[in-house]
Amino acid sequence: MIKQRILVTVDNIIFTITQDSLQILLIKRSIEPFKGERALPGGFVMEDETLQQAAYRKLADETSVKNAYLEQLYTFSEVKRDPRGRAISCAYIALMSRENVMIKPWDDAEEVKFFDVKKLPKLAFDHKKIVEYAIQRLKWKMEYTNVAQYILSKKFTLRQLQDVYETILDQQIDVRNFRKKIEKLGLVKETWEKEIGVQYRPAKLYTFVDKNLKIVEIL
Amino acid sequence: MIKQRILVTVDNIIFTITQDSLQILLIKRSIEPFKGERALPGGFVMEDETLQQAAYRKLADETSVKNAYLEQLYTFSEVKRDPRGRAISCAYIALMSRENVMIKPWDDAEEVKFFDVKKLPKLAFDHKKIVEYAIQRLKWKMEYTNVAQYILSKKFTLRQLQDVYETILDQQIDVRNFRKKIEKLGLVKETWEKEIGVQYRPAKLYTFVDKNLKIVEIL
DNA sequence: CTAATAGTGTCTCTGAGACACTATCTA
DNA sequence: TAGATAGTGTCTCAGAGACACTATTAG
Repeated sequence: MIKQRILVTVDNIIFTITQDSLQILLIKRSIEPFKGERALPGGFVMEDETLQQAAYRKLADETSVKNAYLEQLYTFSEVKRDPRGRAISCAYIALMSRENVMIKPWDDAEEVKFFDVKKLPKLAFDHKKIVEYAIQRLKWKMEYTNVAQYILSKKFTLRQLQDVYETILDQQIDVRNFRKKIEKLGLVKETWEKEIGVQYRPAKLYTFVDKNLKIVEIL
Repeated sequence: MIKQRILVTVDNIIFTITQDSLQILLIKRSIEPFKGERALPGGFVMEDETLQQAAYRKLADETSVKNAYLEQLYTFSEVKRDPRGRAISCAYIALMSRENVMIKPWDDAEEVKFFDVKKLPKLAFDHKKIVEYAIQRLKWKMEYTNVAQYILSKKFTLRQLQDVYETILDQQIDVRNFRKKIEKLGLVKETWEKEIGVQYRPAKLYTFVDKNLKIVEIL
């Protein structure tokens, strides 16, 4: 009765952060269409898994991280977005700390690597649009929730936390005011440890109090 | 090569507002499964239309409104959510002013009507969960954007605007502070008209300045 | 006039922003 | 000690919240 034939895929926008740049993971396509071009890692959804499970499965295919933060972004459905036929893509944002990531080789890609979001190559399909939307959502989440924890290591200095905000929001923040705000929100607590191996006054290490996503106005 | 068989549907959560209650449109299912139960209006996506277009088409099927505000909410994909087989549903939120709505009879439903969100009947499929999520999103949008305009008539009094906020957010707001905030945001402008037909001091009528969705902190 | 709602004045207190300052570490 | 970054004190000003007040209409 229903003759509908629409393929369902997931695509992951995997964010991580380095010194001073926000990065996403891209693969190089080894097959047509868009062979040789960069694209978001993703693939078809299986009939016995949810979209979220498919996104997790794909994430595990490409990286060593299994328990990353994952959030549905948007479902893209332009009729001509895939030249092979009608396909919609549910995009997922993943956040992980760089130290926890180990990139795996992947059967469908010649190369998998992180790119600075400010220096992205040309992307296959409608992935440019997807990435732009993901960055916008990420910025938003940074301002209004405690997602930052998922992109930082367990223990971190307040300076590192501020760097994450400054890098993702792409703006400078006053040190004093940032600390006042973070302290007042009660999102983090001090540990008794300090930074080691630095050639100046070592900073205290902090951890997040609440592991769950919380809505709070940070900036 | 790809043997995937997943059906793609859309469901609309159509919000409107009356005196003092937030309401959504529900149909009564005339066919199995869940025959006789209430459900969100929706249906299968066609191969030559986007999800948004499918949602608009369905909206036009059920109501007389053609240019309502429509926003993708989330794609629900639990494996067992539809007893007929694997189907995912992309849910859309629609907002409309009550005066513009005329409900049409619908071939797949014995009855179509608005229900107070605080007095919802049992819902088919996973629609209860979808509605809850939609209400949460709507509250959020009310606080941080100018969406209120899409659920009000073109011209309105500040009291009516405040009523919309109080009803949706389900909380009282101080009259003075609400007006100060709205004025400062510059979202609305006075017209030279006033309310008519009331038995007390008539209020000035206002309109929204910007027809597009804007992110601003209102409360 | 009264009843009813529209609409305003203003005080307090919190917190954002700016910016100069002090503290503590390594070498 | 110098050099570097961690971390703090404090002033100003905008705005959220509380609440009492005045204005304007119908009848």
